[in-house]
Amino acid sequence: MTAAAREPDTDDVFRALADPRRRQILRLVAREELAAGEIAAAFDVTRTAVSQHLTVLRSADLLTERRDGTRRLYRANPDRIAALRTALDELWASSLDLGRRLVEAERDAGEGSTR
Amino acid sequence: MTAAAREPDTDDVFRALADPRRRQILRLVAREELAAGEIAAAFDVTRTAVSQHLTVLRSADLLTERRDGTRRLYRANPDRIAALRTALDELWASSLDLGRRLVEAERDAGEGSTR
DNA sequence: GTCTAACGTTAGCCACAACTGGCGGAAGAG
DNA sequence: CTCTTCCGCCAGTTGTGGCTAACGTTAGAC
Repeated sequence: MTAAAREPDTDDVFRALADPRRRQILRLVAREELAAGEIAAAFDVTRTAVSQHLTVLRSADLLTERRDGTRRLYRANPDRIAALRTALDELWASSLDLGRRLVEAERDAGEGSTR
Repeated sequence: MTAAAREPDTDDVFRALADPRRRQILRLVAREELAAGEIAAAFDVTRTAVSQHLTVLRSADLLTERRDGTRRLYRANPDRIAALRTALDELWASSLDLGRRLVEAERDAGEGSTR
């Protein structure tokens, strides 16, 4: 059975961050709001491509959008990064305390794990 | 060929973690070594597919491989996760701790922002 | 009203990533 | 030696993500 733990939130964030361009965009708007056009100007791909990246980032809730006339200002949402760090810890949840894990490794003889 | 001519950079790690299946694999071997076959048994894809996932994870240095006869035992490499957290911090370098960032946001008028 | 600027959206193309199936090599059992 | 198990590698197919180009929409200037 592959019901698999559903984690759309985490998955979206991971996938969004998997692209180098998107990470760069995120860096651009980490500290200041930038308009879509300004962001696009930082790359040599078309404005459309950047717009799609922005959509992906926004879907993952990594960006906040603010409209100012015809312009749309974007800014990174740090809360999401914090959430991602939590997700990383959860990924490692089975052995959160690393020190203990290493000790366990030394004497990995006894294990009562169910799978 | 020089040993380890390939140093897994941030991109590799992000891309490797972008796939839900790979994350699940990582969780499986977080605390105990598992053979490739055992890992494959946990999914309903073919053994080959899992083997390829393992290769990707190993390329990102997220796994360590140990051979025992015909079997190959895999285990997660926690150091890489730690490195990833560092990368996240760098991504967020301009506003590392949330508390301070929020305060900053409150008074972001102090910045050169003209709005 | 018209015109322009700044965006997002859609359709289609192309490259890559994930999958399946078949093959071959290495280690242990007989 | 043969036979089996365990596993990675290769070839081929399918699905998906990122790209461009053309179009639609909104807001402001005239």
